[in-house]
Amino acid sequence: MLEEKTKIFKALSDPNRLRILKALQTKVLCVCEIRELLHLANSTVSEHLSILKQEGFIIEEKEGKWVNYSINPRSSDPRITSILSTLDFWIGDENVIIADKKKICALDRLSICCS
Amino acid sequence: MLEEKTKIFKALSDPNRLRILKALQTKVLCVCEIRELLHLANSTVSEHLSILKQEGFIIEEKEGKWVNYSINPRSSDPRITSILSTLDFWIGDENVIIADKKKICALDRLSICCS
DNA sequence: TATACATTTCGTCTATAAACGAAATAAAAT
DNA sequence: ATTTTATTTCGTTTATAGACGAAATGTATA
Repeated sequence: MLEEKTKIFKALSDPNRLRILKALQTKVLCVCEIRELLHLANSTVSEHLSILKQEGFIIEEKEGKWVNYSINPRSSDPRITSILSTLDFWIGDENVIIADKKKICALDRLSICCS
Repeated sequence: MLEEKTKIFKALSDPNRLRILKALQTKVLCVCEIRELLHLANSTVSEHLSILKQEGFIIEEKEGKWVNYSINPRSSDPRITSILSTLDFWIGDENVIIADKKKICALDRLSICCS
Protein backbone atom coordinates (compact mmCIF):
# COMPACT_ATOMS: atom_id res chain seq x y z
CA MET A 1 0.00 0.00 0.00
CA LEU A 2 1.09 3.50 -0.83
CA GLU A 3 -0.19 4.60 2.58
CA GLU A 4 2.47 2.41 4.17
CA LYS A 5 5.26 4.07 2.21
CA THR A 6 4.07 7.52 3.16
CA LYS A 7 4.32 6.51 6.80
CA ILE A 8 8.08 6.38 6.40
CA PHE A 9 8.11 9.99 5.24
CA LYS A 10 5.61 10.93 7.95
CA ALA A 11 7.91 9.48 10.58
CA LEU A 12 10.69 11.69 9.23
CA SER A 13 8.57 14.82 9.06
CA ASP A 14 8.95 15.81 12.67
CA PRO A 15 12.06 17.70 13.84
CA ASN A 16 12.17 15.93 17.20
CA ARG A 17 12.13 12.51 15.57
CA LEU A 18 14.96 13.50 13.23
CA ARG A 19 16.96 14.69 16.22
CA ILE A 20 16.29 11.37 17.96
CA LEU A 21 17.50 9.39 14.93
CA LYS A 22 20.71 11.39 14.68
CA ALA A 23 21.23 11.13 18.43
CA LEU A 24 20.91 7.36 18.31
CA GLN A 25 23.53 7.25 15.56
CA THR A 26 25.93 8.69 18.10
CA LYS A 27 24.95 6.70 21.16
CA VAL A 28 22.50 4.16 22.49
CA LEU A 29 20.06 6.08 24.66
CA CYS A 30 17.18 5.53 27.07
CA VAL A 31 13.97 7.55 27.26
CA CYS A 32 15.07 9.85 30.05
CA GLU A 33 18.31 10.74 28.31
CA ILE A 34 16.39 11.73 25.20
CA ARG A 35 13.91 13.66 27.34
CA GLU A 36 16.84 15.61 28.76
CA LEU A 37 18.22 16.32 25.28
CA LEU A 38 14.94 17.45 23.69
CA HIS A 39 13.27 18.96 26.75
CA LEU A 40 10.06 17.04 26.23
CA ALA A 41 7.88 15.01 28.56
CA ASN A 42 8.77 11.35 29.02
CA SER A 43 5.49 10.31 27.48
CA THR A 44 6.08 12.46 24.42
CA VAL A 45 9.52 10.97 23.88
CA SER A 46 8.10 7.50 24.34
CA GLU A 47 5.51 8.13 21.65
CA HIS A 48 8.09 9.46 19.19
CA LEU A 49 10.20 6.37 19.82
CA SER A 50 7.17 4.18 19.27
CA ILE A 51 6.63 5.70 15.81
CA LEU A 52 10.27 5.31 14.84
CA LYS A 53 10.25 1.73 16.04
CA GLN A 54 7.04 0.88 14.22
CA GLU A 55 8.53 2.07 10.94
CA GLY A 56 11.67 0.03 11.54
CA PHE A 57 14.17 2.84 12.06
CA ILE A 58 15.09 1.83 15.59
CA ILE A 59 15.01 -1.15 17.93
CA GLU A 60 14.65 -1.45 21.68
CA GLU A 61 16.31 -3.66 24.20
CA LYS A 62 15.51 -3.92 27.90
CA GLU A 63 18.30 -3.45 30.37
CA GLY A 64 16.96 -3.66 33.89
CA LYS A 65 14.56 -0.81 34.48
CA TRP A 66 15.87 1.01 31.44
CA VAL A 67 14.93 0.53 27.83
CA ASN A 68 17.82 1.07 25.45
CA TYR A 69 16.94 2.43 22.05
CA SER A 70 19.32 2.12 19.13
CA ILE A 71 19.44 2.35 15.36
CA ASN A 72 18.11 -0.77 13.64
CA PRO A 73 21.28 -2.31 12.20
CA ARG A 74 19.47 -4.78 9.98
CA SER A 75 16.27 -3.46 8.43
CA SER A 76 14.60 -5.60 5.79
CA ASP A 77 13.36 -2.50 4.00
CA PRO A 78 16.02 -0.94 1.74
CA ARG A 79 14.26 2.41 2.08
CA ILE A 80 14.96 2.43 5.79
CA THR A 81 18.62 1.49 5.44
CA SER A 82 19.00 4.07 2.70
CA ILE A 83 17.59 6.86 4.85
CA LEU A 84 19.64 5.82 7.86
CA SER A 85 22.88 5.80 5.89
CA THR A 86 22.21 9.17 4.31
CA LEU A 87 20.78 11.04 7.30
CA ASP A 88 23.75 13.42 7.30
CA PHE A 89 23.01 14.31 3.70
CA TRP A 90 19.54 15.36 4.83
CA ILE A 91 20.14 17.13 8.11
CA GLY A 92 23.82 16.78 9.04
CA ASP A 93 24.47 20.46 8.45
CA GLU A 94 21.82 21.62 10.91
CA ASN A 95 22.99 23.58 13.92
CA VAL A 96 20.61 21.80 16.27
CA ILE A 97 21.98 18.44 15.17
CA ILE A 98 25.57 19.56 15.68
CA ALA A 99 24.73 21.02 19.09
CA ASP A 100 22.93 17.82 20.06
CA LYS A 101 25.99 15.75 19.22
CA LYS A 102 28.06 17.61 21.78
CA LYS A 103 25.42 17.27 24.48
CA ILE A 104 24.91 13.58 23.86
CA CYS A 105 28.43 12.69 24.91
CA ALA A 106 27.83 14.31 28.27
CA LEU A 107 24.52 12.57 28.86
CA ASP A 108 24.54 10.12 31.73
CA ARG A 109 21.41 8.23 32.69
CA LEU A 110 22.58 7.73 36.25
CA SER A 111 22.95 11.43 36.99
CA ILE A 112 19.74 12.24 35.13
CA CYS A 113 17.39 9.64 36.50
CA CYS A 114 18.57 8.49 39.86
CA SER A 115 18.78 11.78 41.70
CA MET B 1 16.35 25.49 10.17
CA LEU B 2 15.53 21.88 10.85
CA GLU B 3 11.86 22.77 10.45
CA GLU B 4 12.56 23.61 6.82
CA LYS B 5 14.09 20.20 6.16
CA THR B 6 11.18 18.40 7.72
CA LYS B 7 8.89 20.24 5.31
CA ILE B 8 10.44 18.25 2.48
CA PHE B 9 9.47 15.02 4.20
CA LYS B 10 6.07 16.43 5.10
CA ALA B 11 5.42 17.22 1.45
CA LEU B 12 6.21 13.59 0.64
CA SER B 13 4.06 12.16 3.40
CA ASP B 14 0.77 12.32 1.54
CA PRO B 15 -0.18 9.57 -0.93
CA ASN B 16 -1.89 11.98 -3.32
CA ARG B 17 1.17 14.18 -3.54
CA LEU B 18 3.39 11.18 -4.25
CA ARG B 19 1.02 10.15 -7.01
CA ILE B 20 1.17 13.65 -8.44
CA LEU B 21 4.97 13.63 -8.46
CA LYS B 22 5.13 10.29 -10.23
CA ALA B 23 2.44 11.39 -12.68
CA LEU B 24 4.41 14.52 -13.58
CA GLN B 25 7.46 12.38 -14.25
CA THR B 26 5.44 10.76 -17.01
CA LYS B 27 3.75 13.82 -18.47
CA VAL B 28 3.25 17.54 -18.00
CA LEU B 29 -0.24 17.99 -16.58
CA CYS B 30 -2.75 20.69 -15.73
CA VAL B 31 -4.95 20.82 -12.63
CA CYS B 32 -8.04 19.33 -14.22
CA GLU B 33 -6.11 16.37 -15.61
CA ILE B 34 -4.75 15.61 -12.15
CA ARG B 35 -8.22 16.06 -10.68
CA GLU B 36 -9.45 13.42 -13.12
CA LEU B 37 -6.64 11.05 -12.20
CA LEU B 38 -6.98 11.38 -8.41
CA HIS B 39 -10.72 12.02 -8.19
CA LEU B 40 -10.31 15.04 -5.98
CA ALA B 41 -11.78 18.53 -6.09
CA ASN B 42 -9.95 21.10 -8.20
CA SER B 43 -9.20 23.16 -5.13
CA THR B 44 -7.71 20.18 -3.32
CA VAL B 45 -5.43 19.38 -6.26
CA SER B 46 -4.42 23.02 -6.47
CA GLU B 47 -3.42 23.04 -2.82
CA HIS B 48 -1.35 19.86 -3.17
CA LEU B 49 0.42 21.39 -6.15
CA SER B 50 1.05 24.54 -4.16
CA ILE B 51 2.83 22.54 -1.46
CA LEU B 52 4.95 20.62 -3.97
CA LYS B 53 5.86 23.86 -5.73
CA GLN B 54 6.75 25.63 -2.50
CA GLU B 55 9.20 22.88 -1.60
CA GLY B 56 10.78 23.03 -5.05
CA PHE B 57 9.66 19.66 -6.42
CA ILE B 58 7.66 21.08 -9.31
CA ILE B 59 7.33 24.22 -11.39
CA GLU B 60 4.38 25.83 -13.16
CA GLU B 61 4.06 27.53 -16.50
CA LYS B 62 1.01 29.29 -17.87
CA GLU B 63 -0.34 28.25 -21.24
CA GLY B 64 -3.44 30.22 -22.03
CA LYS B 65 -6.13 29.38 -19.54
CA TRP B 66 -4.27 26.31 -18.41
CA VAL B 67 -1.44 26.05 -15.94
CA ASN B 68 1.05 23.37 -16.82
CA TYR B 69 2.77 21.68 -13.92
CA SER B 70 5.99 19.76 -14.39
CA ILE B 71 8.91 18.33 -12.46
CA ASN B 72 11.50 20.95 -11.50
CA PRO B 73 14.43 20.03 -13.76
CA ARG B 74 16.93 22.24 -11.96
CA SER B 75 16.49 22.39 -8.21
CA SER B 76 19.17 24.14 -6.19
CA ASP B 77 18.60 21.75 -3.29
CA PRO B 78 20.42 18.43 -3.74
CA ARG B 79 17.84 16.80 -1.44
CA ILE B 80 15.10 17.59 -3.92
CA THR B 81 17.00 16.31 -6.94
CA SER B 82 17.94 13.21 -5.01
CA ILE B 83 14.34 12.41 -4.12
CA LEU B 84 13.12 13.10 -7.64
CA SER B 85 15.70 10.81 -9.20
CA THR B 86 15.00 8.00 -6.76
CA LEU B 87 11.20 8.20 -6.59
CA ASP B 88 10.88 4.78 -8.20
CA PHE B 89 13.04 3.32 -5.48
CA TRP B 90 10.53 4.66 -2.96
CA ILE B 91 7.18 3.99 -4.57
CA GLY B 92 7.77 2.63 -8.08
CA ASP B 93 6.52 -0.82 -7.14
CA GLU B 94 3.14 0.43 -5.93
CA ASN B 95 0.07 -0.79 -7.78
CA VAL B 96 -1.59 2.61 -7.67
CA ILE B 97 1.43 4.20 -9.27
CA ILE B 98 1.57 1.60 -12.02
CA ALA B 99 -2.15 1.96 -12.66
CA ASP B 100 -1.82 5.74 -12.75
CA LYS B 101 0.87 5.52 -15.39
CA LYS B 102 -1.49 3.77 -17.77
CA LYS B 103 -4.27 6.26 -17.19
CA ILE B 104 -2.01 9.26 -17.65
CA CYS B 105 -1.30 8.42 -21.27
CA ALA B 106 -5.01 8.52 -22.00
CA LEU B 107 -5.58 11.83 -20.23
CA ASP B 108 -6.58 14.66 -22.53
CA ARG B 109 -7.31 18.09 -21.13
CA LEU B 110 -9.54 18.99 -24.06
CA SER B 111 -11.94 16.11 -23.54
CA ILE B 112 -11.85 16.56 -19.76
CA CYS B 113 -12.32 20.28 -19.45
CA CYS B 114 -14.05 21.62 -22.52
CA SER B 115 -17.12 19.48 -22.52
C1' DT C 1 6.66 -7.80 50.31
C1' DA C 2 6.86 -3.10 49.72
C1' DT C 3 9.02 0.72 47.60
C1' DA C 4 11.28 3.34 44.09
C1' DC C 5 11.80 4.47 39.54
C1' DA C 6 11.84 4.11 34.20
C1' DT C 7 8.66 3.62 30.85
C1' DT C 8 4.18 3.14 28.55
C1' DT C 9 -0.65 3.92 27.99
C1' DC C 10 -4.59 6.86 28.21
C1' DG C 11 -7.44 10.99 28.14
C1' DT C 12 -7.37 15.64 26.91
C1' DC C 13 -6.16 19.89 24.65
C1' DT C 14 -4.48 22.59 20.86
C1' DA C 15 -2.66 23.01 16.35
C1' DT C 16 -2.22 21.48 11.84
C1' DA C 17 -3.73 18.93 7.59
C1' DA C 18 -6.83 17.28 4.05
C1' DA C 19 -10.96 17.71 1.91
C1' DC C 20 -14.83 20.29 -0.02
C1' DG C 21 -17.82 24.03 -2.13
C1' DA C 22 -18.37 28.80 -3.02
C1' DA C 23 -16.47 32.94 -4.34
C1' DA C 24 -12.62 35.43 -6.53
C1' DT C 25 -9.19 35.67 -10.24
C1' DA C 26 -7.15 35.17 -14.85
C1' DA C 27 -7.28 34.31 -19.59
C1' DA C 28 -9.43 33.04 -23.83
C1' DA C 29 -13.39 33.07 -27.02
C1' DT C 30 -17.75 34.82 -28.65
C1' DA D 1 -17.59 43.88 -23.46
C1' DT D 2 -19.48 39.82 -21.94
C1' DT D 3 -19.27 35.05 -21.27
C1' DT D 4 -16.93 30.84 -20.60
C1' DT D 5 -13.65 28.17 -18.42
C1' DA D 6 -9.35 26.90 -15.64
C1' DT D 7 -7.34 27.90 -11.55
C1' DT D 8 -6.70 29.87 -6.98
C1' DT D 9 -8.16 31.60 -2.58
C1' DC D 10 -11.10 31.41 1.36
C1' DG D 11 -14.09 29.61 4.96
C1' DT D 12 -15.60 25.49 7.00
C1' DT D 13 -15.59 20.77 8.57
C1' DT D 14 -13.49 16.57 9.99
C1' DA D 15 -9.46 13.88 11.05
C1' DT D 16 -4.88 13.44 12.57
C1' DA D 17 -0.60 14.91 15.21
C1' DG D 18 2.09 16.57 18.95
C1' DA D 19 2.23 17.80 23.51
C1' DC D 20 1.19 17.16 28.39
C1' DG D 21 -0.04 15.08 33.04
C1' DA D 22 -2.00 11.31 35.48
C1' DA D 23 -2.51 6.66 35.96
C1' DA D 24 -0.92 1.96 34.82
C1' DT D 25 2.89 -1.26 33.99
C1' DG D 26 7.22 -3.53 34.63
C1' DT D 27 11.55 -4.17 36.99
C1' DA D 28 15.03 -3.82 40.42
C1' DT D 29 16.18 -2.97 45.22
C1' DA D 30 15.50 -2.23 50.26
